[in-house]
Amino acid sequence: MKWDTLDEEPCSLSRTIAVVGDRWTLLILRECFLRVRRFEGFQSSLQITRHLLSERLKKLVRFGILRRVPYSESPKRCEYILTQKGLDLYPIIMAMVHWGDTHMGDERGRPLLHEHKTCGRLFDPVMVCSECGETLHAKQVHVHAGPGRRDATG
Amino acid sequence: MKWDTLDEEPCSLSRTIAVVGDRWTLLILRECFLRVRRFEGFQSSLQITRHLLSERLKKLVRFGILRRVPYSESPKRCEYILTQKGLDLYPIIMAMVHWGDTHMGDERGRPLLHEHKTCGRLFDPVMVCSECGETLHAKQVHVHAGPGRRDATG
DNA sequence: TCAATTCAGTTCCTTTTTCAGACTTACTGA
DNA sequence: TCAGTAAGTCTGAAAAAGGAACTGAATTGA
Repeated sequence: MKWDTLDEEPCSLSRTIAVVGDRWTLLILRECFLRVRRFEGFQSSLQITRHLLSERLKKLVRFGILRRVPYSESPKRCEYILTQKGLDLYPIIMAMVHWGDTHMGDERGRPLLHEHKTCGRLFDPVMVCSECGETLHAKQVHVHAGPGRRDATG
Repeated sequence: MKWDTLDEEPCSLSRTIAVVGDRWTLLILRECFLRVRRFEGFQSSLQITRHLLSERLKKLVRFGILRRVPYSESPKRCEYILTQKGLDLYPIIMAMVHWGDTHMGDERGRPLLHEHKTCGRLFDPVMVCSECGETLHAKQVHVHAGPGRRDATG
């Protein structure tokens, strides 16, 4: 497997993994969704080495997940803001949080609770079928090769 | 950050990352959902080194994602089968696939199409609120500290 | 019966990443 | 002028991943 061309594989999961498939990137995105925007902010809340943080932020900008927006001209300072492409990663993060809540919890209870402003209630994220609205389960899904691949896995 | 105790952090995302937060693990899980069960099967379809595959499978078994089930007594041979805990990872994989379909596609079209056996149609996974059923967007969600944490991030 | 093959790993050595922490550059404010 | 802040870069050591051959138990096939 060549990690540097993973984003060209005929598999949408591989392409996503090319972008967010490492620990630090996912944790950086968590901070983004918690409204952290600045280098020092990420660094101090994650205790990531500055070297890796710098590299990961560059990668996220390169892939169009974050936008580098100046907030001061002198000295030059920038914030990292989620683009729409980045905001669309929310279901991935929420699916992971929900799985953690369900299967990796301890006696202390959930670390975070999520409130849906639209309906005002505390909720869990649920994945449903876009066509019939029913909750999705792995065993009820059948996979077909699409136009982007008429042979392998993915 | 100490990766070896990530599963004890007061953050459900960290705990999930502790289990599935690396590239190979996610790709191995993709194969599991595509009905691959055996060592050689994973190895040949992923081109992962046998060493890493062995280690990752052990980790997935240790965390209760896969079960090691003998299918031959002599010679001793085992298959790796998803547990319910493992099957519950499906929304994470599907969320990643969907994001890849949406944002990392190329001119060839989607690599895979998904059919919901229950309704018989090709679908996309959609994440909704468990309480009101509306589609979730990052900006409509407010986060509160839960019992498992009355201070930090996650 | 004896060589070749299969499967599920393990071992060994090299290359690549990551880590920890100091250093740099460009300012600001006292 | 001196301390502090923000956003990085650099360096050397440690950890993880990659590549490929080896093991062991059994099976096939000539």
